[in-house]
Amino acid sequence: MEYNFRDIEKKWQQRWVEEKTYQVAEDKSKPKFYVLNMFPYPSGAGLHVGHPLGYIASDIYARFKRLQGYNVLNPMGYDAYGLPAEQYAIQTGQHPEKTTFQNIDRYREQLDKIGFCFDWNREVRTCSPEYYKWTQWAFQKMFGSFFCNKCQSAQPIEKLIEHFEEKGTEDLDVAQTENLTFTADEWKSWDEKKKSDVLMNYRIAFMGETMVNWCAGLGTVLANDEVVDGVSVRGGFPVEQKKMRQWCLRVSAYAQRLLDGLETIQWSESIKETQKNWIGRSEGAEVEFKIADSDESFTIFTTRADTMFGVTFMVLAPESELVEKVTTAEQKAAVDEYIKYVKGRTERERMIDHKVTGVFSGSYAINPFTGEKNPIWISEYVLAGYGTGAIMAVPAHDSRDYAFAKHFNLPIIPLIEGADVSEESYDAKEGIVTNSPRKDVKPYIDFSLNGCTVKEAIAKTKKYVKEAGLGRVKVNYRLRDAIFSRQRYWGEPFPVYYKNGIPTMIPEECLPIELPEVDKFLPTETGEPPLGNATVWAWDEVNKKIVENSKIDNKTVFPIELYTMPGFAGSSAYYLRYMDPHNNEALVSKDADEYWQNVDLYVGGSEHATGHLIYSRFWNKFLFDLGVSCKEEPFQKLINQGMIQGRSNFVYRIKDTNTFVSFDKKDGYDVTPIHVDVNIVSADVLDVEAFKAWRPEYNTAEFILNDEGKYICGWAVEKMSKSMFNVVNPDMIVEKFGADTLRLYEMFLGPVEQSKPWDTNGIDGCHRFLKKLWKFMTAEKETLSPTLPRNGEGDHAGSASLGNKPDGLPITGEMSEGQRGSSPQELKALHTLIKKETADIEAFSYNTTIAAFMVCLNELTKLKSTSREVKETLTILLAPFCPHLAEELWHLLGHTTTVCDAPWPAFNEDYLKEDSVKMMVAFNGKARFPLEFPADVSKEDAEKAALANPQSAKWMEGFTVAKVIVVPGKMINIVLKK
RNA sequence: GCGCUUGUGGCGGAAUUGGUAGACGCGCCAGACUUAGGAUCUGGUAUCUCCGAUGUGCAGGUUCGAGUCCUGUCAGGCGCACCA
Repeated sequence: MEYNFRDIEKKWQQRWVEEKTYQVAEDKSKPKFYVLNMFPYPSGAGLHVGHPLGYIASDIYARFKRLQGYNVLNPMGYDAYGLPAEQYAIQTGQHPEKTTFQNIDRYREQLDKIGFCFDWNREVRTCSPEYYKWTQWAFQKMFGSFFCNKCQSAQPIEKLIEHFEEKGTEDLDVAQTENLTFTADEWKSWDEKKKSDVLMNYRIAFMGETMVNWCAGLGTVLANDEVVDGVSVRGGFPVEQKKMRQWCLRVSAYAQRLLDGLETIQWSESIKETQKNWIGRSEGAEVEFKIADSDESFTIFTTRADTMFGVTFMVLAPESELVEKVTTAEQKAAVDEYIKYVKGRTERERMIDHKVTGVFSGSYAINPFTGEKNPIWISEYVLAGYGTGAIMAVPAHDSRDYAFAKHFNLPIIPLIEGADVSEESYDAKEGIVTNSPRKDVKPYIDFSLNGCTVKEAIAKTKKYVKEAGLGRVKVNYRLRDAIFSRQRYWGEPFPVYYKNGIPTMIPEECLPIELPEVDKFLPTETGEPPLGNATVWAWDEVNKKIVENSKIDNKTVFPIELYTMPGFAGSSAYYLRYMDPHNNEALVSKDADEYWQNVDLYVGGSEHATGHLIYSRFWNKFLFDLGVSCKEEPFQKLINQGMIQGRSNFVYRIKDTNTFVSFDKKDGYDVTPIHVDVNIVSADVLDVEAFKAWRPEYNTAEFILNDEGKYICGWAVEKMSKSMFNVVNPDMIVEKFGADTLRLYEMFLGPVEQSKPWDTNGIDGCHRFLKKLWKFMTAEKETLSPTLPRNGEGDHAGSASLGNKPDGLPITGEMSEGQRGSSPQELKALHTLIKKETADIEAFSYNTTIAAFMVCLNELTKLKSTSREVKETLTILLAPFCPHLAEELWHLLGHTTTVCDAPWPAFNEDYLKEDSVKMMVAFNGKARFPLEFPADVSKEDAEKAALANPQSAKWMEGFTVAKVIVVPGKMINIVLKK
């Protein structure tokens, strides 16, 4: 009987659907396990072999956990809102929903062929109103909240209003955009509009006038993580900084919790590090500097408080509001010219070349430690968005200040003993402080740092600054608030309308506000977002209701927010929705949330490190504060699957001809390498006829073949893309080898976390293995045909017995008479695999598991094993990797239930006991040789036996035994000394 | 510049707490069967001057023993980057 994977896979995929094998429900009698993949954006290109890598890895883990008796949630859905569908719509006029749904169908079809255990009953799509109702809802909750710094959590905004009414901003310690000061009386005197504006300073979702990344090419603003090297990630259009009114999320309020949370989750060190960098916590001090001959002062931020005595000038960011104040009449022209120059430079230019530029403002600041007047400069190397937008420059110990000082001939005062600053600055935070204060000048204040280490000096200065009222200790974060609105069509509409110019939330019971139909997807001519084109709005109905309820002129039409939400809105809490996807009353019910808790294993690419993985942690923390999510961190363990790169093939055309020369013959010709479709190349050998048929211009192509008469192609590793003809489609692999082979091979390729090029060349090995396995399992018909159940019990593998038998299959000594038991050798091979596979799957080391499986099968084939228990156990061990084949074998073994609910085999150490142990005798670190010993040998016996053996005794002559090391099951070491 | 990470045959990659480096697969070589095939099976395959010696990017160190631990160094990949 042949291994007919096509029939087997088709049959079982159907059965799984019919029998709802992968539908799960909360079951308090079983422990839960939540496995999740980052849901895909359904692009028009369909899946390539790289996509399923993570899905297969997590599918194996999910199946493994289910076999171990867990109630496993493994859902899938689509991140359906996004720019590509919209860009396509603009070009073709096709509604993005139409193309998105087509793409989703295609994805589903491709996914179904690979045999995943997803519970499709729980599918979510971010673009469906039932789903985005809760995205809108969460936004409203954020609007209605502020962040209390003291209790480090979100609180209802009403509490803040109470505070204002009682004491204004006194004793206020909350996350805010600007540091406002007002009294309770002032607050009470303000009208509704003013109050609304002030509250925006504190809301977690707020409307703010901020510098944004404006992308004219896409007609929208972008978040920081959507911009790389000054151009948009999507499309590569230039991005400029612009001040605009936008909705924002106060992600920065959660900076410390986002940082602390990293310690509690099992993510890779590199992703944690990336997030730490992105959050960018830096401890320092804010110090106030008075402007000479003025009542004004300003504050700078520094992490090097120890260098106060080395300040020789001050620098302001060109965008700083202080610039106007400090510019003197004589310098005005020069400053204006400089500001104009800076404004003319794009973000990209500023990033690429770090030119030393700047202008003197004409004013001086008084250094509170030395009393000296330090000139105030203006330069683009100081960023307006970080710290206070002003710095004290210490050229001796900061390379940027150093470059500036050298360029403009400003003094440099070294502060660390032995530091040579004649050529470059000494930036290291090490050494003994000197010149603080200098010995040649009269001390201005009674404070010295001389003789301290840098660390001590920083602490000492901070303490002094605080006590003397010169400033305060301050922690700064690089993390900025997320800009949450987009001027696009294909996204969630905001549940917001404008009442007399005041942004107002649409009542919760009216949610969701559905995305309206529009004729044109481009922004309107007036620059309004595409939603301005809407002719029929769900909003109209809602507006009517609001107007009726509020006793105002019922002809009033309030304008609705025309912006839409960004891509990360819908993907920030989808994992919660999977727990309870059909709930119309809540994002997730309390019961479901408490049962499933959070994601135990999250699998996805590392490219989301500073986007989705930050936003969803933020979002979840907010929902945690609200009491909606019972866990503070959404993803307990994260595995980043590597990228599958393409392996391109090349043919070599001899210049100005239509003749192609084989790779191994091409030296000596002047050739042009041309990408060739990898699908007409096999093991780097070109299918010449297929090549001729590939494109009309190659119809008449001629070939210079190698000595074996083959055309060998060259190859290179590149990104998998249509234009390089190196896209390998999983459907083709499934068609040729079967889903089980594809699954096995993708895992056998190497560690899941590692990026690697796709290379179809090795797939035969995996397919061969499955064929061998099939042959082995079906070799002796009588052992495979349905036999009497063992022990006279019913089908032992039924799910009912699962809870009662946590130890798994009864393996030995329970054979009914006439049936052959398993030999010790068979059991040893089997249990070696059980041990290895159980440990390896837990560690995501799938390639080694497969290797062990191959070894085990070889062993059992050699032993001509026909034991039923061997076959049953092997089938269960196969089930996570090759579910179709495992089901078929399980069925052939006479079971009527699915192999998914079989109990994972228990490992028994006894079968692995070695008869003997190898001994290494080492002396003087050089000579050694192996010698066999009984496994349970004692140290004394080992020594005796070594002396009894003529060969080892010879080695040991003239030496004394220093120590005997017994490594059970491994080796014995007798260390000799003279 | 800072941080993280990886360096092992012709190739992808194995190697528990330090314990016979190169599992497993691909490729290659030889053989068997053969309806002569890109099928199946068996054996071999790190390198060299093939007795024996050398081998995990390079140079040292600790140890009876190092791919593994320590120090330095080189190279690739990723992230952040005028963040004070």
